[in-house]
Amino acid sequence: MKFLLVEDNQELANAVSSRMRLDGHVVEHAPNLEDAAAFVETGDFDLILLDISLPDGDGRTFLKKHRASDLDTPVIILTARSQVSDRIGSLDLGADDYVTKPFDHAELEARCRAVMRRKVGRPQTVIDKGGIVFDPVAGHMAVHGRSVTLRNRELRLLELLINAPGQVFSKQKLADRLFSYDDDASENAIEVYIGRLRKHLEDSDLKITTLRGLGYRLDYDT
Amino acid sequence: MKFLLVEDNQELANAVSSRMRLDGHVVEHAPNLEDAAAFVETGDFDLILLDISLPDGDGRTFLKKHRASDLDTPVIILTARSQVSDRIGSLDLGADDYVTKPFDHAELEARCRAVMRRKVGRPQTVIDKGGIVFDPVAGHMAVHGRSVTLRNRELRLLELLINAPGQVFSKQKLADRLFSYDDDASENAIEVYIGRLRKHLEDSDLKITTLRGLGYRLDYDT
DNA sequence: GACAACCTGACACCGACCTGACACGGCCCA
DNA sequence: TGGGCCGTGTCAGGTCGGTGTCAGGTTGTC
Repeated sequence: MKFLLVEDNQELANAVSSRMRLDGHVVEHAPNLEDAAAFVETGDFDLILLDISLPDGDGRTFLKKHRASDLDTPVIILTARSQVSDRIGSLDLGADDYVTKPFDHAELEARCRAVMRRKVGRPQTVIDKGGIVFDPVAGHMAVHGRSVTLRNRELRLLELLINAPGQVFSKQKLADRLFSYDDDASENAIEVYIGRLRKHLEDSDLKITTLRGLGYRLDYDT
Repeated sequence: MKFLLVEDNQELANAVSSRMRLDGHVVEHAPNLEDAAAFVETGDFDLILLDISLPDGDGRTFLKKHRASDLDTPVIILTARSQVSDRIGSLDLGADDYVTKPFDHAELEARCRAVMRRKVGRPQTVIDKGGIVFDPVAGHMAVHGRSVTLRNRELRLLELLINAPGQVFSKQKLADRLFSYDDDASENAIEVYIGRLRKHLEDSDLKITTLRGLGYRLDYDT
């Protein structure tokens, strides 16, 4: 597979591309939009990894142009920002998925595989399982048709859990993914958010199980 | 397996490496970045355990160089508890996992196994043998379809035994793995846990055999 | 038969976890 | 600028379950 990585942070770019190469992929690296455009013209890529904030513009304008020119290469957005608002729009513009930094590589790889698997279809980030419909991009959830608006933190917590149902997440791990560098919250904060999220999921078939001393796990309750 | 341990705290290094050697691994110890670099040049390692704060620099610069030189040896970061930013940054730089100090050895071993498993490209954490399905990642087990939730200690004990069926573990060895240094439990605790685990395995084809004076062994009772 | 090793039901302790209440700060609007 | 609203994280008090110990019984070995 041939990937195009559009990312201005050199360190991160090296890390990602060396990792991808290990999997046998070919990776081209463009540090800005201009180079990215040049690459796209010349090469035929199977997947594009696109940073949003780039030195010479917004990744989304690139995405828009790309889609307008009728190219169907799948695009995964890399965004540093955790706020939902930043994601809105990118999927409408034709991105196939997004990953928020910091991400771990296992996750990125998984997303890449997933996107390429469903290469034919259109974006499919809305999850409809266990009696709930969850749209992480819109920050919206419906439990058996009843609409529920999640707040930012709850949303991201649910997103983490629902993307790996059945897997145990330690509080430590959840905290790392939920909070950014500078603000370190106590582990109690996680407990609180789990509690709040549980309340939202009350009438659904999703259940968050506590494994004492281990962490939390999302289960489908049927 | 051949490990490189980069860690300046001599005590910790000794503890870790002696533990690893018990499992039959070869461990080389580098107390600083310079030695580590020398080791990497000469030897071919299966896994690197890397401390972040070292006398002659930051472990991450080492990691960065390492990745830049296109080496695919898995790296697990050892980091002090408080520094969230350290951990996250290192994942971006291409670390495969991190463990926060103080860690217990059972956890470190589990992480090592997981990382190496992932590396080999065999995401097979689920063990399906002898009438049971055991998923250490989900903290879950099923005996002939009947679901059983294991507690923390039971889980780790089973994980130890099931990864080396037919091998005899002395009570001392099991205690070393299950408990960390500071909390020393009596050997009777092991007997209790063996008993509890046996109860869980009752209907399966797995059996824990007692070898009087020697220890315990997990057998497939086909 | 004596002794040690092991098993097991019962139990008390402690810490992980839950939760309602609250304080703080950012944001919007007047 | 000030006030109200909302999202967020902390805290304290309470609950509860995992955990290790103990005592008494059982099994194996010399």
